[in-house]
Amino acid sequence: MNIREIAKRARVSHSTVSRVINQVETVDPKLVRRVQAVIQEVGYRPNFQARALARGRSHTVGLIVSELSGGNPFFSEVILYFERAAVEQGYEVLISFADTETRPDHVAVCAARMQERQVEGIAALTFGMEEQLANSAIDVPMVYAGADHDLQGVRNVRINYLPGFRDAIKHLKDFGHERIGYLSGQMSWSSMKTRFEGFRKAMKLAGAPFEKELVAECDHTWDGGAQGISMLLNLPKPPTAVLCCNDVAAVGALKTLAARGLQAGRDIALVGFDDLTICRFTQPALSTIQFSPRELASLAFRALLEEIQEVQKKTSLEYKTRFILRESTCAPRA
Amino acid sequence: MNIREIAKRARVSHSTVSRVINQVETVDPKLVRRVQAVIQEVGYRPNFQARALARGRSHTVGLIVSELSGGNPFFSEVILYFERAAVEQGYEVLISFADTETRPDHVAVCAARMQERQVEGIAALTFGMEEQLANSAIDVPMVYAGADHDLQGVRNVRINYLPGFRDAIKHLKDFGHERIGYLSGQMSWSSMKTRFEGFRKAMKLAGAPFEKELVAECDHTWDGGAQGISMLLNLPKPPTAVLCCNDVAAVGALKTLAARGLQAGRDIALVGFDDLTICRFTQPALSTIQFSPRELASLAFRALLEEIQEVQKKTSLEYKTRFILRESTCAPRA
DNA sequence: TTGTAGGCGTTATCAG
DNA sequence: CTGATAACGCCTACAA
Repeated sequence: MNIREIAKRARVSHSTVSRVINQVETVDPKLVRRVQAVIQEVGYRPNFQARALARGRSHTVGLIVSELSGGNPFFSEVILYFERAAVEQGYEVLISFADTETRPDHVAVCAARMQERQVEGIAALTFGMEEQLANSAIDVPMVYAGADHDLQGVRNVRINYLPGFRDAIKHLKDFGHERIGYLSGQMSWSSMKTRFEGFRKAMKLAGAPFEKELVAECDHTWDGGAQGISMLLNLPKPPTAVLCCNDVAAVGALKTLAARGLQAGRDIALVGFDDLTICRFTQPALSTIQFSPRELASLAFRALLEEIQEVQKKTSLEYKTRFILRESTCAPRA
Repeated sequence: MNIREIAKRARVSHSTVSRVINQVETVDPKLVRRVQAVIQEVGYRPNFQARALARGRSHTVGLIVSELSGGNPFFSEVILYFERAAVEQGYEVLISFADTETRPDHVAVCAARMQERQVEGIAALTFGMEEQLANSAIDVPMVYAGADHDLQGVRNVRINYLPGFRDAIKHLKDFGHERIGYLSGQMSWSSMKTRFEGFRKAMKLAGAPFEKELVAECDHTWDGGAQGISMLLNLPKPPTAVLCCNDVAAVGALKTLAARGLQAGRDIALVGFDDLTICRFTQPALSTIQFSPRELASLAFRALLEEIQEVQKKTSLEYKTRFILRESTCAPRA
């Protein structure tokens, strides 16, 4: 069923049908009704692809996120809110999961696939794993989040790690902690490196001494966190407080602590990162540094839209983390 | 940059370029090289929309999942594995989150949008919230999962709840439990109704008496689980074991238990549903009934592909749940 | 206000 | 084996 068939049945030309569909005002109301009746009757829906082709606009944007096989809930929320924002503005979303772990060039492959689909813009929310994209010839607007250096021609949602880390560390220092450890993800992930740098910077600003042995580099996964905290606990002088690179790792750490008969918020202070919903439901509830997927997704989409529409006055793109106090911190223990 | 431009630069006709792109064997190797050189040089990529239009095939499928604002990790995994399966077969995926909670017709809206995009098929993995689709005029192959009654013309990944519930209940009865409760999601969600029915059936088969008061109907969310278990605990004679409609609710329940100084696996037996990664990291680790998003997604995509390709011999579509024993169960306590 | 003709970028059918 | 030519379904001047 196409526009010409409708035209035939409504005894008008197909351009008139086109006008009715596109709500052009100058059509005789009588014809409008006649055409709409036919459209209703046959349940006609315009072919989006043909329309996109003719108009030269696909009304589709691409979203690339990191594939995390373990199922990190963070990205599911990013996707949800990005999609919602897009649909609100009449855009459809093409999603790709970039396997950044085992195939560093996969991001570029995904982006290329999207370009073939004529997306009008791409948001690569892979937090630093988008370097590959810099070289690949993408000629649509792009938005990154948390890229470590500003790249030419792409907008970057800057992530200000400082407020969150600063307040978390202040909170711990107020408790009297001197040995503050950090459970990092692999530094090869640039998001992990950036978070770690945020931590170091905040430590320095707080006048807290940085001790290299108190940093454990593991996977930013449930299991990684479980292993990482072990490394820290096995130190001759283990830290009395630990900040984690994300909540998932922190939850893993909680597990190990429990297995050792320790409890966060009593025997050791533990702070996560992300503020996933689950933080409220761990035992004890996990204090964390908020990094809202929802805000991030909205921010990224808005920026992308501005690029696409070539809006001049662009909104400032900074996401500020903040510390969320719950129950997993405490004073250092003798 | 289009096929004609390439043709001009390679001094061939655009049909030849098309043949090269589509790897038609009968093209003079000399021309192939010439054309490919130009393609390389200008970084040309074919326009997918135009191609879809000309071929009459979009190579795109739709995936509709339930929007769960809290960020249920289950769906993120469904999306991930569905997308992966699709890309492997050369399909792109259009994703919609259906707001089944507040807008019952939203599923149909999503499906309609997808149809305009010429998807070749739609998988609606909303577990029973797809009734609205039955009426709406979708004329592409559809696949459901866990629809409660088989609908005409759509394939349904049947979910066999019995093995999981059966073994869980057997396990509990072996421990000596007589009062087995159930923490349900809202029965208006047909998936929740179906799970509940699976539970009842398994109870009956196990010869366990069904007591209505031991069933709490709440939200299948973290908070819902936290509240629901309270209702059960407040009963004059509370259950000694509780099965939950999903892991997220079970984790919520764990929180309430902890707040009351109770511990699953010691004071009460608790069993979840889904087998999210987090089950291994709760304290205690959550015994659960496995309902793998990965398998489900693959199964659904395979079925969709069979419909699209009109394959005759169709694979059987049944997903069998199974009980996973961890640490959250125990003998009933006096 | 309406209809005709041409084009969007590709594939597909035919002669040559 | 190659190259015109006509689709695919829609939009949009331009002409009537």
